[in-house]
Formats: sequence, C-alpha cells, structure tokens
Amino acid sequence: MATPANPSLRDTLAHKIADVLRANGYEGTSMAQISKATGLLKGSLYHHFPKGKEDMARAAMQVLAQEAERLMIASLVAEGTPRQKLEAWAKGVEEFYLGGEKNCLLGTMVLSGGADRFQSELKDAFSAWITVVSGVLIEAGASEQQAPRRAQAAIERIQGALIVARALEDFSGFQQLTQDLPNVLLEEIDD
Amino acid sequence: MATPANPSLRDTLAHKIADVLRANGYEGTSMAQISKATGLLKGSLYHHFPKGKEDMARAAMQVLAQEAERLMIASLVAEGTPRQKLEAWAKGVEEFYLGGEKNCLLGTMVLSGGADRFQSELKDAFSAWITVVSGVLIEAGASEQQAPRRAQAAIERIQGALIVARALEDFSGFQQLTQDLPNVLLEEIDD
DNA sequence: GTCTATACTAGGATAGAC
DNA sequence: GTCTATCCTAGTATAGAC
Repeated sequence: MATPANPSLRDTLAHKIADVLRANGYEGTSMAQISKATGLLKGSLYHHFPKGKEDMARAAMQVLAQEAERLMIASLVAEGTPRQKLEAWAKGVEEFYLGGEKNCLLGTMVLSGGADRFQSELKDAFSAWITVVSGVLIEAGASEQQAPRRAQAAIERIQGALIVARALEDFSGFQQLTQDLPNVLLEEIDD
Repeated sequence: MATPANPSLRDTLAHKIADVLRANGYEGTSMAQISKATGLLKGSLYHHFPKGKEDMARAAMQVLAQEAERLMIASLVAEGTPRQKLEAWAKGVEEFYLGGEKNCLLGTMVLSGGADRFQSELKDAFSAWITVVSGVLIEAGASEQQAPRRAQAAIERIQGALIVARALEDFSGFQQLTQDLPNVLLEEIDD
C-alpha cells in the first residue's frame, strides 16, 4: 500500500528526516541534525539505515513520493473531468508544500549537492510527474506536443515559486499560484 | 563601474568560486574544491577572503550581481520599446545561465543551506529583479497590481526551469522558455 | 601574495555492550 | 533496537616562513 495505516518505524523516521532535508539540503544536513529531529542517537540510525546518510535520503524520497502520490497524483488519475482533477491536484500541491513553507525535496536535492548522487531518481520523479499532468491535459484537448510542455511549465513554476517565496519570505505568490494553476493549464487549450 | 576593464584578482577569484557554488551549493562546496578551482591553496584564499567561506560566497554573489546587471538588467532600463527590452532581457537570461547549464546562485543558496546566512541579500536580489521587470510591464500597459505578479511569475519560472532541466538532463525546456518569455509576459497585457 | 604546516572541530561511520 | 565509545576523515581556519 502507498500509505499503510500503521507506518513502520523506518517510515516514520524517514518522514522526519525528509523534513530536515527539505529545510537544509543534502550536504547542509548533518547526522547531528537528523539525530535531533528523530530523537535517535547516531548509532541507532545506522540500524535502520545501514548505508548511512545516503540511505536516509533515499528513504526520505520514497516516503515523500508516497505522500505526493496520495495528495497530488491520485486525484489526477481518479474519476472526473480534467478541471476537477486539476483543481484537486492544485489543492494537493498547496497541502503537500504547506502553502509554500516546505520545500520540494526533489528540487532541494538538485541544488544542494545531491544531483549527481540521486540523478536517476530525480529524473524519474520529475518525468513521472510531468507525464501524469500531461495526460490530463491531453484528456482536456491539448495536443500531444503541447500537453507535456505545458505540464512541465507548471511544474517548473511550482519549483520556482517555492524558491522565490522562501527568498522573499512571502508565501502569497505560491498560494496565488496554486489557485491559478487549473485555469492557467486549461487556458487556450487548443492552439 | 559595474564591470571594470581590469577586474581585480579578488573579482577573478570570486567568479571562479561562483561557478563552484552554482554547481554544488553552499554547504556542498568545500575549501578543497574552491582551492582547486582557483588554483590557490587554502592559506592563500584567506588572504583575499579573510572571513573565509562566507566571505567568498558574498563576493561571488556580488560579482554575479554585476554580471546579471550587465547581461540582464541593463537592457531593461535602456532605450527602446517594452518588447525590445524584454527580448534583450530574455537573450541575457539565456546567456547568463548558459542555456540552463549553469544554475542561479541565488536559487542555489536558498535551497542549499545558505538561506539563513544570506537571507537579506537573497531577498533584496529577488525583489530588485522583480521590480525592474515589473517596471517594463507597467510601461507596456499592465496594471500596477498585475505587473509585479507577472514579473514574479516569470522569475519563478526561470528558477524552476533551471531545476527541472538539471533533473531531466534536458535543457530544451529552459531554452524554450527564454524564447517564449517576451510573448508570455506581453500576452493579454490588459485584463 | 602565496606557500607549508598545523590546529581544531565537526562530520560520517563502525563496534560492541546492554 | 538503542545506547556509549571510538575511529577516521574531511572541513574550516590560523600562524608564520618565504
């Protein structure tokens, strides 16, 4: 199951680790911070993540992928009109990133020294995300050429909005974005 | 002058350091990497940047701000129609980020552990950038409410496109963006 | 202005007791 | 499964010769 009712301890830890990584980046996160965030001392962490920090980051990416699936992707592949799906998606985006206050772990990894280490995971995650959004746009009447471009543009905008919001210490731009997303994506769908 | 004909050694070093920081983030960049990139041994670097790594990062941000001024901002405040300015700007964006292959130091800082340390600089830099682009949009007939939002959206998109391009190992999306930017910004300017 | 040498800390990781 | 203790390296920074 994507989100089990009784999450394993490992998953619970991974979730806390994900929070630290989202806030500080891969190289910017130390074992000491992880220890503090999880309440486990260093030695104990290696019991759950034998390969150390890289292992933890991978687990963090996995649990967040599950949460993203639940909050954002699921609505895109559910029943409903394209507009309904995109509106549910936008709402999930808002929730997943806590109105812009939590960074995207993927984006953070790309810019914080994890790009080489996790290249294939990052590529796959973004590709998959673009593909699903693109599918809804095709369903809404976009051309096979237009749809993926438009989907990628939307995801780019989300990534950028998170950065700019954090820099400006003003999250209204991100919240504005999640409100506008469905309309922007469906606008002039046939050109 | 923004870009002196004979750049000081410190500026030359700062530029090389900026490249490393753009690629690896603040916490992801070590003195060893900086030493290799500049050709100076650690001890020598402290002669030019007494306060160490933080000093170097600040200097890197300054020289890149100058380069950004020259390549991107200058055209926005020069003579010409809004469209001409935005087209020159988009070309500068393409050049400044080397078609998407070089990250934005500002965005990188935000996500790689430099957000707290350089908060005020990051805020000022993004604010200034948004303001200048917004000015051109107002000149093009956008409302005082619409212009800054649209400008911020464009800058968000640039930031996000850099991340996604790097993750996908495909820079065509970024290049597409720089081509479309002027049209997107001027589209339906009066709503 | 650059070098060598060195100090010192923090970071990641391991072994083994409980 | 968590702890303590320890190892080792890499990290930042400093002092002082040249």
